[in-house]
Parts: sequence; structure tokens; C-alpha cells
Amino acid sequence: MPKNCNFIEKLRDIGLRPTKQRVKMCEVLFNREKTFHFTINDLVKKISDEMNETISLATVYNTVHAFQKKGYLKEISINSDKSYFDTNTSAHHHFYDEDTHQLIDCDENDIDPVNIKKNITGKKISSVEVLVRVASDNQTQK
Amino acid sequence: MPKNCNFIEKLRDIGLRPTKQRVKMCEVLFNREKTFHFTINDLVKKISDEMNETISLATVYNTVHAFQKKGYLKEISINSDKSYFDTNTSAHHHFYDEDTHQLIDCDENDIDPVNIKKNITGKKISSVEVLVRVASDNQTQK
DNA sequence: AATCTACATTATAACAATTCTAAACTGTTG
DNA sequence: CAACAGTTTAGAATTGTTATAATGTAGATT
Repeated sequence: MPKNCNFIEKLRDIGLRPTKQRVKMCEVLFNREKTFHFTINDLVKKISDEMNETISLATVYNTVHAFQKKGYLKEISINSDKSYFDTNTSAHHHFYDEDTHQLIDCDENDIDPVNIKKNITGKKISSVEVLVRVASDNQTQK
Repeated sequence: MPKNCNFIEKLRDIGLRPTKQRVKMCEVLFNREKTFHFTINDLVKKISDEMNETISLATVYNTVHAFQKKGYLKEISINSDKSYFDTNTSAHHHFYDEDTHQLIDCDENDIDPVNIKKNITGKKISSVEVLVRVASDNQTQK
């Protein structure tokens, strides 16, 4: 999504009514250069920090899922505690820091393309995700 | 783990007291040729089906985590709904069938080794997991 | 074998993340 | 601007998981 403003048009284009809350969420999510990774709670917190208004938790869930369904957010599976989302919807991989619980994007140069030799009849690959878990050097493997 | 019986010795060896419940769980989990993937609920159900006795939910959680800590079970991240575990603890990757929600093991020959070129200072790689999501050919990407 | 003690099991309560509900509200269409 | 369908909301409900505290048990000590 582009810089600054017309999220109203954007939302209409993708078939979502441009409500106050959705526009605000667009501003928080897509009005930035760097992609970012968040949990729902991170996002709620960010909304009340950056804008100073609160959006109901249910709405945040609804809207995040709406954006995800429309392909503007990607869910990332790291563990089963909570859902992580990513504003970078392109095919890319992640490092996950087990100490700080931080997600780090890989760019194309960080990991060579994964070569999959098996294929499952009648099925097609919908995504290939690599998750590289890293941890502090002095502590043993998880 | 080997075929049939002496899970009592096995448990003692790895430093877990061989209780009735743990031995039963070993039989359900490790007394089979094919590895299998399960959620805690799958396992509870399997225990009451195969043995016909129930083990308390808390104990199943405790024991699964004990086995995991000792390296006899592996947790797999697919989504955040629930935890999946795998009796195959070797380094290997997975296909995930989005239609049937089935996990399929990859063996060595299915995916070439993943070449990671970035490294994060002070951190060491604790695991590299590839998840290949597949879906029925006629339906669009998730 | 009886006793002891640390570890295990259990039912249940607590908890956190997420989804549901039903009432109030608001864009949009006509 | 009226009407309706879609949206927001607070709070309740649900789900998966972890904590608690009482009871039980394996294995060492006598």
C-alpha cells in the first residue's frame, strides 16, 4: 500500500467500507516504510499510542482478519501462544529470536531458494515458509 | 524409540519415573512404525480409544512436555489454534494440507538443504524449519 | 517389608487469546 | 433523508493451556 492518505479509496477498492476505525488502522499499519510484525495486542497498544483513540478489541480482530483475507496482511506461525501478522505480504522468510521473541524479515539474499522435489498429486503449493530460530550463543538449543 | 515394551527402562534411562501413565503414553506414541502428528486432544482421544483408560488432561500435557524436553517429541508450528507434536524428532520438514489439515513428513530427499547466508551476531541457529502449504489444485491460494 | 520423601497425578480453577452475541451505530443506496 | 446492510462495541462465551493444592506412588532408606 502507498504512502499517506487515500486509504478511503483503497478500502473501497478492495471492497471494505471505509469506516473511521479501518482508516485509522490503515494509517497505523500501512503508512510506514518498514514492514512490521505484530500481535493483536501490539497493534491495539500501537493504535492507542500513535493515534490516541481506542478501537475495540473485537474490531481490531475483525479488521486484521479482513485485511488478511484481502491479502494485505500475512499471518506467520511461530508458536501457538498467539498469532503474529506481517505487513510484508510478499513471499519471504523469517528469523525468530527465541530470547527476545522478535521476528526479523529475511530478504531474498539471506536464504537461497528452497528446492522442493516432492510433489503431492492433485495438490499445488500455496506457500513455502522457512523459519530460522536463533538463540543466544551461550545457551543450548531449545 | 524401539518396538514393543521396555519403555520402563527407557523412561528410567532418560530420567523420568516410569509411572503407569507414562508407560501407557509411550505405548501409544512410540510403539508404531510410522511417525505420527497429533494435537493434545488427538492424543487424549487415542489413549482412551487404544488403551481403554483415561489419563488426566493435565498429565497428558505434562508428559508430552516432558517427552518434548527430553527430545522424544517435537513441536511443529502450523497455526496458532493449537500445538502440533511429531514423534519424528529428526530434523525434517513438513507439507501441510490446507484442505484436510493433515501434516506430512518430508524426508531428506524431498527438500534440498536450506542455505542460510545471513547470520545474526551473538546468535546461533537453533533450528531451520520449512513448511510447505499445499492445497487442492482447483482452489486459489489461501 | 515399613517408612520416608521427592516427584506425579488429578480435578478443578485460573488464565490468555480469540470468537461470539446482540444491541447500538453508521456508510451507502435509492 | 429514510432504510438497510454492514460495522462497531462491550461483554460474555469458548478454547487451548497452565497453575494449584490435595492425594497418590516410585524408589531409596532403614
